[in-house]
Amino acid sequence: MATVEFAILGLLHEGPMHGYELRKQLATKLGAIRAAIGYGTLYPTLRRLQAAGLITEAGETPATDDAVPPLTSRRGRIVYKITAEGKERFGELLAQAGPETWEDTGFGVHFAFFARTDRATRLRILEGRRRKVEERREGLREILARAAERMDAYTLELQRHGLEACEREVRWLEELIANERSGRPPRTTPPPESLGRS
Amino acid sequence: MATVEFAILGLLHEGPMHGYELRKQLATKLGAIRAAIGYGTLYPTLRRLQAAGLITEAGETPATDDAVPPLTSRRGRIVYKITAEGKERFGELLAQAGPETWEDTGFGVHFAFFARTDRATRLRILEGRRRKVEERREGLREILARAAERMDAYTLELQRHGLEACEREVRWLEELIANERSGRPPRTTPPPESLGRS
DNA sequence: CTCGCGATGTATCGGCGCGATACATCGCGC
DNA sequence: GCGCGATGTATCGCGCCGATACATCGCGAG
Repeated sequence: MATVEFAILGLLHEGPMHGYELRKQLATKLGAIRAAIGYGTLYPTLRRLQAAGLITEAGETPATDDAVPPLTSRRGRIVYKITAEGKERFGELLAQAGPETWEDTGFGVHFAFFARTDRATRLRILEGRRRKVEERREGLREILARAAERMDAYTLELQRHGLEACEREVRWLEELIANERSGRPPRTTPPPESLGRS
Repeated sequence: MATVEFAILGLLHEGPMHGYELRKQLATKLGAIRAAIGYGTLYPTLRRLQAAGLITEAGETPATDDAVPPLTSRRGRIVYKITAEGKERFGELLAQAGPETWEDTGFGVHFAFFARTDRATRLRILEGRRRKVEERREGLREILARAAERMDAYTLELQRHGLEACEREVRWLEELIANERSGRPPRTTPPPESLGRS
């Protein structure tokens, strides 16, 4: 299952939405891991999801809508909602912890829905991801240790930077895993800086 | 021009190679920025480059090869070499500093060939990249400042981690830019740790 | 000695994701 | 009244990816 389909299912799971709104929600929910999903991805995916029977069209805000339908917007907005099969499928996807959940993008998306993932699965995903990043880190160390002489200063610096990023992510994952094991939610005490002045 | 084509051109620029070898070289050169380019990407790209006249096939290690042709390997290895047009094109690509050179992947690949890029271009790319990452950082700060209440702890933590990565990259870029301006190559003094035990 | 297995090596196929592009309407301010 | 930015839906081509299929070579286990 593609990561985008998973994310859409997840958002639609907490209320109907039309494409444009969906895109914005995706941007804020996944802003940290992917640039922003474009319409060239969104609409075909919605089509696919609909064809698979996981979502359906719902005819524009049905209830809780007082008067004035003719002059506020009212255009070709297509509101999608998740179906029963969609919810079931989403549940299955939430529970899985395979190789794709360790991948860069896959991990990010699954992590974004961790609030609805059971703890055992969270731990398996976190550990799988850690393993993956550690392997990557070892690969970089290998290169840096064995091929450093043959490389120019810039290529070298790139590797160094990549290695540092790996090390940092492993530390982050370790912290999350420890938190997870001890039962408490992530980061009760946010780091004081890093939210400071713009 | 796709980033993969650029990278292949760059590697072939310093000597002929066959596909398999090319893949390994790419893995070490770009190991820090992309997983590893698969054959499903490599071979079609080589085809495209050849069709465009930027590379040609060269018939298996021509000279400096003593006896024993029949028993060492000798199979369908296809060695590619860059053409004159290919070199020219690569030079053009090296000199450009457009929006694609600020993108995640594009930036990484261009950075990997900075040793053959003139300083003015290096600076423009570095600054463009910094701007890009700063924008991304501001976006994340915005989200964190305005939508934090609506988000669960995990989504929040993801944003926080992403923001931190942005801040770190900006600092890194700033350092590189300063170095670049003062004329000396990057990182004369590598950080003592981060290469330690496996 | 032979058999299998991992490394070397080339290649294709389906499909996802992306950027560019095109349109249409709404509400706002100039 | 006119343009312009936000809202909104949609498509097309193509780059890139993972899975898969083959074929050969050298080496070590049995």
